[in-house]
Amino acid sequence: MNGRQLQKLGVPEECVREAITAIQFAISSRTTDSKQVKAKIKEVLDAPEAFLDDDYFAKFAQAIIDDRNFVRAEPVAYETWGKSGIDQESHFQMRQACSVPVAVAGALMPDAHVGYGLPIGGVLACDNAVIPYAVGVDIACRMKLSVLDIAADAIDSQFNRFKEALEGGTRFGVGKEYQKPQAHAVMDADWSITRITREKKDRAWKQLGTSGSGNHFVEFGLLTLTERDEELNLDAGQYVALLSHSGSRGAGAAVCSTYSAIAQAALPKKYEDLGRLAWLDLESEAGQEYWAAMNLMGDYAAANHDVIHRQVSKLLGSQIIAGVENHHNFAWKETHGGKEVIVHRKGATPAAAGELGVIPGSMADPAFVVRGKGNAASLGSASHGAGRQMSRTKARDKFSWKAVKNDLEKKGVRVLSAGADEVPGAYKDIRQVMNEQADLVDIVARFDPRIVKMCDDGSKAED
DNA sequence: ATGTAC
Repeated sequence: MNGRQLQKLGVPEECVREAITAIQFAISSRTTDSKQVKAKIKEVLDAPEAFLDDDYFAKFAQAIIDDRNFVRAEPVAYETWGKSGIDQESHFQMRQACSVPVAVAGALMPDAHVGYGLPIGGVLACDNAVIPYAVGVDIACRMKLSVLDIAADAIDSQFNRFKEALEGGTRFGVGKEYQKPQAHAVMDADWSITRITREKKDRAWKQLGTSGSGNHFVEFGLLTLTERDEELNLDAGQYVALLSHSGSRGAGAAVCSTYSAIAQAALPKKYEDLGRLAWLDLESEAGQEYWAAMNLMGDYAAANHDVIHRQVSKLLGSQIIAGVENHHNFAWKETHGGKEVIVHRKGATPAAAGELGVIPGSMADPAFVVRGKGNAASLGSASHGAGRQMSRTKARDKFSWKAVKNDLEKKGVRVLSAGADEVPGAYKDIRQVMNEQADLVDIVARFDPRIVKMCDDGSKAED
């Protein structure tokens, strides 16, 4: 039988080669003659599971099972928050992601915008599989807020003290590292779990305590609670707080690209267009390696913030009295709808019932400490920020520091350094975004930025 | 978001 005849019998194109190999093998072993071949193929197509232990047709049967698992006529339905602010391209990406054969549920947060593979602000649950690009390049990118034992008025009256703490307590820039690595227990963890984490360990060590670039920042601001929060152990009032946004730096990016390349190479031909949505079966060796490396990057990113907060608060001469932190680029094993699934949150804040998190706005707009409501349709998630209103390039064209200076001054925000593509006007209105996700999180406290440091893009924030 | 360069 040739390939065309096999396909006429119902053998998918992707499985024709396995069918021919099986037939040749069976005939050469004289267990099947050419007359029986057609019937045999039909039997396997009817119930491939029954042939998984067959001496000759097992591989063909497995190929049929795998192929059927890949077929999905319609993308999984997903709910969208803040519909009006989300562009069509993000929806296209989300539909693509929800068409991946391992996808079981999804949701789109109100700050969603286009990203690699899954949109940023995308939540995707998969069955026993993980998609490196649905976690994101900056694995375990996260927020950390520390409340300090300093009187609120000091932030204005002792500006230089705060400025020096921010400037001395971390470093910005692509590839930025310390010559003398900072100490942290995370470097005692086993980095030899995968080749890439082993190779990147020294670099990661030198990058401990750094902030990277893009939308990453460290800032001082005023945290306002309108009522006491028992969990935070803070009374109503105003506090000085340190807020940072950073991730797993070069090491995390290397883990993402390494394992997405492995996943893409393993994609069946008919799914090659999925590209950066390539998944890894969690039972596979590569899947287990990615999972272990991703979790190490989670610990590393948390340690990175630890070091930043340790250094900044030490330079400031202050103690940390309370805090909130969370990843927003990560995947978790969770139970939804009674089934264990892998939930990817890429630029989305975990918001299970009662779970605390931090959602930043922009350099001149408030961040919010939130408590999740465990909304099932969002898979227990919320936005990770206000979301961009325009691309970085467009923002650089449209805004200059001169143009935003008044706005920043009026709001009492002092920017030590930043890129013009990060000005407030490049972002959506965080208050509107919070309104759009009022069914996802409760607001616990408001953080108003006062002194901000981001990666300098060469254009002067002071001018 | 990162950092390298078939």
